[in-house]
Amino acid sequence: MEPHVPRTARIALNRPIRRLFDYLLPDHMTLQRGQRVTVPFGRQSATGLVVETDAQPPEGITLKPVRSAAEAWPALPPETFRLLSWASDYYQHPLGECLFTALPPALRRGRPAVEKVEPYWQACGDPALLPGNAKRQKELLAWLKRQPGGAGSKQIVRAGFTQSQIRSLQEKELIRETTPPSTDGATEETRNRIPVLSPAQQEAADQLPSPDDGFTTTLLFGITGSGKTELYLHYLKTHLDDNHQALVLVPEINLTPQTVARFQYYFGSRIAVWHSALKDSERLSTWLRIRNGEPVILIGTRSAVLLPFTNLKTIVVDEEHDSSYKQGEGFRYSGRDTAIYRAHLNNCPVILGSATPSMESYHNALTGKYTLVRLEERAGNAKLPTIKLLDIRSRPLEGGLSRPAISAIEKCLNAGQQALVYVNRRGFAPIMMCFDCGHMVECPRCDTRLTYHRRDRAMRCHHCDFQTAATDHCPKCDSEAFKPVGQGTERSEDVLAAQFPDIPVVRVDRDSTQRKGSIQGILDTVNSGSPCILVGTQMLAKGHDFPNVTLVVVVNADGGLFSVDFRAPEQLIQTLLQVSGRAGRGEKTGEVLVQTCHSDHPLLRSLAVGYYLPVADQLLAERETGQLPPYRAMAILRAESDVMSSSLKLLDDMKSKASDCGIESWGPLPALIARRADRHRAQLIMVSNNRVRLNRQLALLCQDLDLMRLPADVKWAIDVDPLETG
DNA sequence: AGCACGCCGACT
DNA sequence: GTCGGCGTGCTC
Repeated sequence: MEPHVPRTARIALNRPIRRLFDYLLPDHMTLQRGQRVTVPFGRQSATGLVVETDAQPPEGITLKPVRSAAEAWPALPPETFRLLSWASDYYQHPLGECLFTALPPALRRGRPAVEKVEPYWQACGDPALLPGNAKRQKELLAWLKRQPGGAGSKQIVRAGFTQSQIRSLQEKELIRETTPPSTDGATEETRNRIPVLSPAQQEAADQLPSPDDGFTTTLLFGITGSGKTELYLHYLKTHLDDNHQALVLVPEINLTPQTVARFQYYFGSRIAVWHSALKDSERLSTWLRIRNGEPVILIGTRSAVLLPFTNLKTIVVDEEHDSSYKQGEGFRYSGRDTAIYRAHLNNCPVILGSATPSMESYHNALTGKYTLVRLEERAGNAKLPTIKLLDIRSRPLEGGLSRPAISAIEKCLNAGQQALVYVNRRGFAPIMMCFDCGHMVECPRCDTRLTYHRRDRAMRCHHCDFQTAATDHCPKCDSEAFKPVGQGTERSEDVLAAQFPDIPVVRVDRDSTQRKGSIQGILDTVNSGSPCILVGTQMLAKGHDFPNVTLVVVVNADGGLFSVDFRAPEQLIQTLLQVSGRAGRGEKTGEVLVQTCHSDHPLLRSLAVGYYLPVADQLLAERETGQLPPYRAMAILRAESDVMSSSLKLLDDMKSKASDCGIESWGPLPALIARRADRHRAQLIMVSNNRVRLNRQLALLCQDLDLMRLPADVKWAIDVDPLETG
């Protein structure tokens, strides 16, 4: 007799633990990888995902049985599962948490994988059958008869009827539940629509890969205003079959109703969206459409790359250089890089688009790993703006603006056009300083100064949630010579409003757009086309089309020139070019004025020529000299605790471990902002010219760290391919 | 992450 | 004498 071998399943749970748990399979239960199950865990019950079956369970542990399978099919299909396993390994994040980020919240919580469909009603009886006193029911029945194809419950309630009236009519069988009319009609209409390309766009389109070529990565370098979106649309129109799925990744800020409408114009109901503002029910519904293999073209932000596609044939990553593709905490994955790996798994093309490609992608294009396609002509008649450096050394400034800048704004407004003023800080002024005793107001919990917000007379920390009331006098010596120093959006807004009293000045930053829909109001003002001044931060630099903006003023470009972060110059140039790209998108040529104290800086000099790639070459050369990414792989081990010494101690220990394994490391050093919300932060930068070896050593490092008995207040995290090294 | 168990301070 | 503070340890 064969000894009876019990069947088991290895389960991942949504917990921050780098371990899996084995369970017995009850008789007749079969499970496959990716399936959702309910299991007992400690004295609670948890939702888990099957990782493998019949693995050798650890010895000396009595296994508990799986309670039930949530559904008979794997919530995570094989390719999605492989993608997440890869990401868990590559980014050194626990598999369970990685797998669960790919589930909508409802499924994470163990809810059934079915949509709550709203009942749809159709009239089917004679109102005369109702008793005379059932007046509202009669009215509802009559109303419903007038609705072609019936109406949904929500719609009925909105029309002024109640759920109980619906229920009564249903009991009397005067109305019956029906299926909502299908919306597929729109698809037919959109079938023959195809974007018309300019000759330059057509030339670029011809160089894009064919899906028949299998996995290829293409870097589409298209300058601002060259019409990359048209190209994506054209590509999808010409290369995607009716039954295929496609993914278009965009930064959060670019996912506007206008963008979606543009895609819908060409693809109708095939378009679905995925972003942070979706309700849980909408998430579940879209997730299910994708999981069911519907031929969806999904436009989404970072996490959309983890959706359970089963027939994915094309991936587009728009603005591939954008830092929002990298998750900054927890599961620190890059949406762009994960998209490339996914294309590899699917043997399908991926197109990375940008006017200012990342050094990583550009380097890959230069070495032939990616195909480089250039689109260096603006769509329509638009010309590239001219960029001028405006040296402001020893020039009087008003609200940060020099005389020539103000004159340029005046000239622009007088010509009936709009101006955009880019300030890289929100609030009124980044520092409040006493000119008698030199005191500056600092955050009590961070190593930073508080920013003065004049609108609500508050001093705020931009690194934690601390705020306090602003004072007129120095809080230390009570002097009245207590003044704001430096530039913020509020201050520029005030100065410009005083300077141009008859012109609307619109501020766009996190503070002014917090209210829902307020950004739409701002865009409406701008789109009206009449003269106005836009003042704002990063938010203005991305995505939006302002056809009547012909002048861009950059208040201060010097922040990124001398930063300790090796990516700062790249980010500065990208932001400057992106914000420059807002100028002159219509018929009129645009002008960009960059205020700086370093007009002879080589980086700014080459930027002023207006072409990105030569600057990128220059930046790449610096990266090569410093043996920095993309020439070497990088990961950061960060630690934080209640005292700096414990953070540094942990990293010191890890540094020697890393060096034993032949991994070079820099540091440990306190973080640029060493104390944040009363936590003392430090970091160890690890580099290697062998990505695979670095990955292997990181895995060992994590194992060690897991086994170490650390003081309770010490926390650590690994960031692979970090964007921020401050 | 949860949720237990555990060993020290202010209350009926 | 207990109720409860959150430190540390475990979950198949």
